Amino acid sequence: MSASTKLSTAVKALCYLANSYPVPKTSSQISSFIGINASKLRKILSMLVKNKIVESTYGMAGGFVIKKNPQKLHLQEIYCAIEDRKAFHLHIAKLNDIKLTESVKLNNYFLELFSDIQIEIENKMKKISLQSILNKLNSK
Amino acid sequence: MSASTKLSTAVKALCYLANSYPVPKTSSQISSFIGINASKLRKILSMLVKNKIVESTYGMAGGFVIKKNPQKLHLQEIYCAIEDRKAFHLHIAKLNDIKLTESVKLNNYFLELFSDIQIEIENKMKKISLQSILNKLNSK
DNA sequence: ATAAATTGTTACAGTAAGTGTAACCAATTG
DNA sequence: CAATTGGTTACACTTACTGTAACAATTTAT
Repeated sequence: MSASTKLSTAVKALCYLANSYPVPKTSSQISSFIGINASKLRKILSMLVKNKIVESTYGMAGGFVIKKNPQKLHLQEIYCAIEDRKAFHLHIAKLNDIKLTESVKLNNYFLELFSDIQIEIENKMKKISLQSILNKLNSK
Repeated sequence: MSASTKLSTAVKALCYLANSYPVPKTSSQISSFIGINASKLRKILSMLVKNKIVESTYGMAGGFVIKKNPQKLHLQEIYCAIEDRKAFHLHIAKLNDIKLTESVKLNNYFLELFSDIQIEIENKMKKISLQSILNKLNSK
């Protein structure tokens, strides 16, 4: 599952949870709404739980409840919660031969460039709150 | 091969060709410098040929020569030449059920967002010329 | 207590995608 | 015609992804 797919899935789940707040929803309910396997969704939700964005309760009448205020919750926080690897995985070719110093310099150049791009992407995501997404959904 | 790996490989090849201009270099020479398979490199170079960034000549004493002035050649142009798919492949989950209108709206939302991000990345790449990269390599 | 419901995690078979290499075709030159 | 080189295709190998199920952990209802 790509980083962007995971992010959109997480946001869909959070929107669903925000609209049904404070009633807990099970992974089955959320997954059938989104159209994704319940087990897979639980993996994503468990990471949101670890980062205290949602809360989970076991047993009957259990499920997931959104914990963080949608106005204070931003895309970048959601993204970081579900993704260990950095941003959108920009890779450069690994070197076969260390002696190729010019190639090494170019590798470093691209590492810096892609790092800059990742920072810009994250900055963009920091400016988008879950609440603003909810508003757009309801307005249209 | 990821988009970013392809881009860095193409730039490495172009730097090599720029430094040896106007002497043609074979795919073997370039690939051994970069540390990549010659056949794979030819695939990338052939796309640069189609986009008239480099020129190729067959037969003995043939090879590749950079055609476009490094000062007028930008990363975005190189990127578009070697990649059909748009930018850095930001995907969102496909929907299983068309009835889920809220999910549809969210999908559209992310399509727009990722499209914005892609445009920003391309704008950033437009500002970087091959010549500026060559200068950085020689200065350090 | 026992059973049922639910989250959290692991396992696994099946599939898809990526990799590296070789082989072949096309074009040019001597 | 033979040698060289770019351009393309094919293929086996590996790796990664996918979807599903299964199981353990935890809570609640009866």
